[in-house]
Amino acid sequence: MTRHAAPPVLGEFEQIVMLALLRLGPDAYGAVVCGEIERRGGRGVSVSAVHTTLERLEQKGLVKSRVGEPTPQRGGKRKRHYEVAAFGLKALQASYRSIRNMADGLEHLLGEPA
Amino acid sequence: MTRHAAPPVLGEFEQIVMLALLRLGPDAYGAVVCGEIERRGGRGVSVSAVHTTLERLEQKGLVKSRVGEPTPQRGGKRKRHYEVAAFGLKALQASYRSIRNMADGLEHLLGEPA
DNA sequence: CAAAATAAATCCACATTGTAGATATTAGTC
DNA sequence: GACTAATATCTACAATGTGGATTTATTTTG
Repeated sequence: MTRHAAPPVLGEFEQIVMLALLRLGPDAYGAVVCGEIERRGGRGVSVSAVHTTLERLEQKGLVKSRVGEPTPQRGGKRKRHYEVAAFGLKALQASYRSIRNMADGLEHLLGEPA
Repeated sequence: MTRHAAPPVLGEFEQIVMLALLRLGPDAYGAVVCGEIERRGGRGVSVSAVHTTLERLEQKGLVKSRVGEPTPQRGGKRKRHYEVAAFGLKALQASYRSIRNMADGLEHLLGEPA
């Protein structure tokens, strides 16, 4: 049984970006991730912030990317599509569980849906 | 109607520390917060990390502190007790809501309790 | 009461993450 | 080929994360 490194603790924004990737599916890329965060997360961010974070996540093996084919929609550089890697999902699960655990029983204070 | 500054976006660890404060009640202090995080959050941290974070949170007006009276339990410096301030709760709610929102519908992937 | 022991906070330094403006690249349009 | 648009990459700096070393205040012990 191979030794697995413990998944790294994710920063707040890293988590948000990864969650966006999960919701957007395998063709997500910078601009779209940015938009999703603004809509869902109710929080403005620059595209470059997203890009930087995606790059760093990739370096850590938490997401993987591929360059897309040119699309006929008014020019532009090729997209780089990002997807959550298995290891990344592990990390996300761990971080999410951790927060949920800490928040457990405090729903009334945090104003949760139900 | 007074202008209210938007509550700042909290970092991951900041959130965890604030959640710990909420669960521990008004007499929480460094060491105890640390312990709570290790137990609940399933994650080791040094006391100094907690202290630093608490100080910074206080500077931003998100928590408030007071120095306790000496207690008769084998010496030691006086505790500094921390509590979540109203503004801090706002910030925490916002950050938490944001993440929840992004995670909404992904429960099956994140391995949530129910 | 001085010295030792203990509990806690504070200081300091550095690594990682957050964030965005400026710049470069690639592709379509006229 | 010049122009415009979409996107990524580069660069730089601010904020957060993290822990070791040091200091401070207290009790206990000799």
